[in-house]
Amino acid sequence: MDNVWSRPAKPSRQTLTLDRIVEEALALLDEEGVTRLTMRRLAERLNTGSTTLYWHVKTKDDVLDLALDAIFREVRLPTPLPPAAPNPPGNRPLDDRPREDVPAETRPKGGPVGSGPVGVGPVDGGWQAQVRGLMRGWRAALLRHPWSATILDRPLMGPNALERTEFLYETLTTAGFPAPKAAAFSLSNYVMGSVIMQVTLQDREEGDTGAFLSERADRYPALAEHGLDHEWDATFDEGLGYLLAGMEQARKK
Amino acid sequence: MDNVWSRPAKPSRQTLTLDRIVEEALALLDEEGVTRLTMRRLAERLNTGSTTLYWHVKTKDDVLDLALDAIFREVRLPTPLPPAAPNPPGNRPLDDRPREDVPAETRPKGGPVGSGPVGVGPVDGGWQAQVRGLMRGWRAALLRHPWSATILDRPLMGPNALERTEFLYETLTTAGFPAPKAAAFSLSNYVMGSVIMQVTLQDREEGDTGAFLSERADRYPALAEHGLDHEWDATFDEGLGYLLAGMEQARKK
DNA sequence: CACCCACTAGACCATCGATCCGGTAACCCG
DNA sequence: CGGGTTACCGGATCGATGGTCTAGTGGGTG
Repeated sequence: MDNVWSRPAKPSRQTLTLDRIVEEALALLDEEGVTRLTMRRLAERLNTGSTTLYWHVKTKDDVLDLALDAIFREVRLPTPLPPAAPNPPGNRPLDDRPREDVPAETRPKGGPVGSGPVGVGPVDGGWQAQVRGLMRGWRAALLRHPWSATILDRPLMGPNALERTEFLYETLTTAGFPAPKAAAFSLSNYVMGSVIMQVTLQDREEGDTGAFLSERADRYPALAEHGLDHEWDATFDEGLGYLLAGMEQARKK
Repeated sequence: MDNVWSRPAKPSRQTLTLDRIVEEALALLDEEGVTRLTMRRLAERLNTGSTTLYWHVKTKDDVLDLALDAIFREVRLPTPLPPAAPNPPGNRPLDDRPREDVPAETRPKGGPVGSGPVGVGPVDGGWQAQVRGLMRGWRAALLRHPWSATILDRPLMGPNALERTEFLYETLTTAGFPAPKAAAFSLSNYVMGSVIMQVTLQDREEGDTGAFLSERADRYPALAEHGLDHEWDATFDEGLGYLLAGMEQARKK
């Protein structure tokens, strides 16, 4: 494996840092989307040449990996893990202060997204509530940066993502799952899939897919009847409920 | 919305057809992966110029959309729907003869993939078995073409994909779900997410991510202990079981 | 004061998706 | 039968991209 996380970070002396690059990449992605992120444009925003970026970063994919992991920093853990060894630059794991100042709505273009349950704070009341809180926050963070959906096909091996996955494993183990692998896997799959599907479907103009399906109502009657314009938040919660209920059932045995 | 499916198909007179383009694109993707699919290379394999392709297709994304939908043709429906109106060229919905001749293992590079439950034939025994069969076949088809994982962030609006989604809706409705939207949504999410995650994680060399996590066992003890090298098929089935159990529980009420 | 190393950047390369523009062969209509 | 329209093909080319080569520059250290 060869990615940003496994390579040792080169020390920086000042001026342009990895942190600034990632920060600006995030801004660029949020404002213009993933297709408009080019090394030249990113360099321009940083008042430097594109070549310079390659001193701090090996490939463009590194930038994307770093930006993607930075998203996970916004996901607050119900009960934070004790901090451990220092981290590579540009990816300190979870700010000291809660990121409550991050606006819940930073969607550049389309309609409201993730307008419902945003990453919640500490939660008590059983493992289901904890997991639900984490998954909601996870989803909300990704939806706040819709470009992430295009990028979720790469390994989530950054410190921030790993820390949250670790927390998920711990929670499930504590809850009594002897082998939490399948459970954690299912939950991650569900969140990723739902984000991708939602972004995909609502990125086109509203009602467009509806019209598309209505024209083909003869061939796809059930689809045309129910439509694809979900109430996203409620639907997500409902499906998550199915998953959690099934897990609880298996846990009791 | 502007994609291949909504534009009227131009009639072809012979020689190079959309079907041949899609067929060759599929072969190219299977052999060399998504990054090596370029219009020039595709044209070369078809003994033509890259420009010619643009007469049959508007953009490269069209080729990808068509190829992705072609995958779904391999997913056999437990009980086929009655055929309806004619379809746009290059995407006849489901061959007449079952595609049993498609090799279950067409993986170009890495280790075995989707080696377990392949798309099964007709299934009786309740809605759960039907849905499970459909989802297994869905997953197996995508895993047979790992490049699809990179592309799943685009709308699945092709006739083959729609037909299968329609079938899912019908099955759920028949099973007694008054509003099958959330259920169908959850199932699709789960399959897509699991495919993406599996392809992502096993595309790197085996054990590599394991070593990566082992080195950081102090910070991520639970992750390092359970590892990420899943027994993919079993894990998928287990998670699917959770989902189905939760859905059944909600259905009974 | 000399040197070195972190850091910057202009020019450049191969390649890509897509288009311009000039063809050619089959078919339709008078 | 013959002129023209339509369906189709492709070489050359455009603008943009990711990434490298090479030549610097400036501050800190010995």
